[in-house]
Amino acid sequence: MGMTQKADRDQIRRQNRSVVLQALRRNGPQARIDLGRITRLSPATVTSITSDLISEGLVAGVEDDCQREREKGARGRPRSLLALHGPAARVLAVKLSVNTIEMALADYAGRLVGRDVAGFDSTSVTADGFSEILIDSLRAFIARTGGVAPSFIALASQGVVDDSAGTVAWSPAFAVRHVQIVGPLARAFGVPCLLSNDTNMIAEALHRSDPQRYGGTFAVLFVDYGVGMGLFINDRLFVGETGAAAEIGHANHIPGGALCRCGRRGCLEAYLGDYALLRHARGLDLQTPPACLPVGRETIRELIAAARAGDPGTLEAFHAGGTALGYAFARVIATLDPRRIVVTGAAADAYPLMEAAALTALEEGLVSDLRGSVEIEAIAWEEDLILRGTVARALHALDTEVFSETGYGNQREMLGG
Amino acid sequence: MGMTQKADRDQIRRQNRSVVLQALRRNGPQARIDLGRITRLSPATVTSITSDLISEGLVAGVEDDCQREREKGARGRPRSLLALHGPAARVLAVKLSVNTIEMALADYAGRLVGRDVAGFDSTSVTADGFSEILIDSLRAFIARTGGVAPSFIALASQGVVDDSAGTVAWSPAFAVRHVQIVGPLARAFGVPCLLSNDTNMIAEALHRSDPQRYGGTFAVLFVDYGVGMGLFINDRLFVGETGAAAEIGHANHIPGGALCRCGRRGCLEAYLGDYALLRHARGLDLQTPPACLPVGRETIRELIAAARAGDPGTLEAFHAGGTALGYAFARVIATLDPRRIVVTGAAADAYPLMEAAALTALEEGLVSDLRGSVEIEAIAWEEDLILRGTVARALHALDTEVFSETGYGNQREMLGG
DNA sequence: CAACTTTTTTTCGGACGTCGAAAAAAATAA
DNA sequence: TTATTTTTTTCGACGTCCGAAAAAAAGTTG
Repeated sequence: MGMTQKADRDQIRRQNRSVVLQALRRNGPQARIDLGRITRLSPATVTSITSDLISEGLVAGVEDDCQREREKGARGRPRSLLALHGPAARVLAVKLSVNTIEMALADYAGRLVGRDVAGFDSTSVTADGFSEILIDSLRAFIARTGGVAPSFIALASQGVVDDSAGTVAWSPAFAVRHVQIVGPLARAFGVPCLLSNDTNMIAEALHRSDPQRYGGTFAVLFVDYGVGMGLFINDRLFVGETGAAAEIGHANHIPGGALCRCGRRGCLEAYLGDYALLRHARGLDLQTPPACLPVGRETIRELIAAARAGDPGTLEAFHAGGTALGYAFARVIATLDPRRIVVTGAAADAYPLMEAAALTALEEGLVSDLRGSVEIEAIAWEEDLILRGTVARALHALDTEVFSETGYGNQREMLGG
Repeated sequence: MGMTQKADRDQIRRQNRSVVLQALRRNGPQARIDLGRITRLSPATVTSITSDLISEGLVAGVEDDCQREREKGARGRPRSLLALHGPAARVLAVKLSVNTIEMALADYAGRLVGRDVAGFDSTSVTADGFSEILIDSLRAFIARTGGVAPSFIALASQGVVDDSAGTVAWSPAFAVRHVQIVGPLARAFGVPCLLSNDTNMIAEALHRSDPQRYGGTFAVLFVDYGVGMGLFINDRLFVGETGAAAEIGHANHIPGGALCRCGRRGCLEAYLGDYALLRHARGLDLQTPPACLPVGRETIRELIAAARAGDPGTLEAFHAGGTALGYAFARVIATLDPRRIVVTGAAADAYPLMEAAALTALEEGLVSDLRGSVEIEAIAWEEDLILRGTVARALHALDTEVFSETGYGNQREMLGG
């Protein structure tokens, strides 16, 4: 607690195994000599570690491209490429949202083995009962994709997640609170199980896709039907003490301001959520209850179209949303001094409509000396980003926590190596 | 970048040396057997490491209390206590504020060797010129306290610090910006040099005083003439990408709100700073320029006295300040989900006057599900906390970064062992 | 086509750090 | 003086990394 832990011999090997696995995951198939350059381990050590990993079935040689890649006239012994061995393990990634369980299965090499969607009734499930529905859906999905048991399960859910309890504390996906997830799943499948906020998984996906650009300390603002935030701090996903960090949607923007879905006044979401934009666009009072507004999947797209067509009320709504967004930038920067802020989500396509107001608000909300050299960037929203991030996180957990453990040899057959 | 680093043998020894040094620093003089229990290292390893440290002059045996401590009737070979050896090194801690350079010198065992205050003219120093004044003051101070050169210098400054540049970007302590500190000092004294925000050093002091209580992720809100924040994330001081994290004083509280010293409207400080409280207590308009208000060292104390005497305007000012504080709590909790928030500073004595408003605001500003199990605590302000934290940080840096390096034997004489 | 060059991979021996077990040391108790 | 207890040190074993040398696997050259 607080003090650095002691180190011992085993730890060295664990860490270096993990470093080699991560190097292969990040850079694709590599020759041993290049693994040495990437990891700064000596060639001798690379040979030692990779021969362990090969005999454990986690890594395998690639015969395929060996000669094709070779430049003409290259002399010397040709490099033999090593790659993560797909069949070594499978990971199951799950995304929970309203009425929907989205599932993806990937092998250890990161190839997608299958994906599917199951439905459930968000309004009727109970806190204890949902896990059975979930387990059944996952079992059926696994059976359909070959019946190979996963080695790791990672889940992403809308709403507020309680890390230590392994529950969804509060979410639009469930009418009830404290929905049990991790415990029942880990028992049912007998494998490690990780539950996260969905927006965090966007940050994870970005980080894995380009660790240089999306690294250090950066924030993702997810502007969609609601507003979420994903946070990387010092190159690691940050979830806070209970897993509820980065819940900026219901952080206050203006004390006593617009009425929010959560019943409070002035939340950021009450200016940026789908219902908030619609409410403003229609010229309704800011205290109009969100439940009175007809929002759906199409809402945001329709609003963007209306604004592009020049509808003044809708433009004004995006302007107000942009102002709220800009103050959110200012507060995040003042608190965390990040390297980058990424805006995405269904409403990210509308960022050009909000940008001017957002930058003005940022200037009004933060002394310029504090703005550091932060870059603000809107990226087009892809629905798959969340599930991709969840897969990436599961694979990373295998690399660093499961397969870093030395002596995985016996389990090879079980996993289908 | 992003990927975990490789580990090797040297690193093990470095880490374990550092773990032993930290165990001695945190728990005071210890026998080898107890060091083994604390660090989870084997007795054999403890002997090996401590004998190195002793021969390098970093640790020394304590003959003194050996027998006094012994319980009557205790059998067996008596434990021989080891302690950090004071003369092994000295650290210099410096606090920069308006017109004032506060200095403290401590030995490696953490004992205060001397302290002093020097003055300078905040309004007239230049960005490049201040370092000379600083170096002269420090040289004179070192000469007065025995002339032993320090092994490490840590500085804390009011305002915004730029970590990578080693400058004070912007501060009430200087009329100019980007005041050079680290570079000139490191060159002049030839030792490592660390510059921090002063509020961060409060967090550091609390963490070192009780790592259990002030650990994990926690925030310190420093309410004084202005408002600052210090942040610990995952047991480590967090300063952001450029060192400007946790600058909550000029984060926006209410868009377009009260006029702040920085020229913007609605900053948290414009409701909680000394001038803000005074402005409100006197019933002045919120747009009254802060420069028009006669604030000084006594202001806060006088306001507290007036409020305790029942002055309605002053009570109302603290109420408004409390509301701003409560919204600040809400925003920090929503962003970081900390274990604890500590309120301190000259205005901390007034926390009872603000608490009711703060808790109401917290409730209005944050869904209860997000409140987690955060504890909010006001602690009485001690002026020395900042300098104590700066000393602690310097010593910790020696333990983990300088003396963890194996083979310090040759330098012993230089350092005065 | 055999000898040489180049590059990658493996093997070997040395160094070093941790650990468990045994020995040594330093006290009290009998 | 001898036994007991507790702490500290010593010793040998084991594991890991590394540098150097050897082996392997190609292309190049005469």
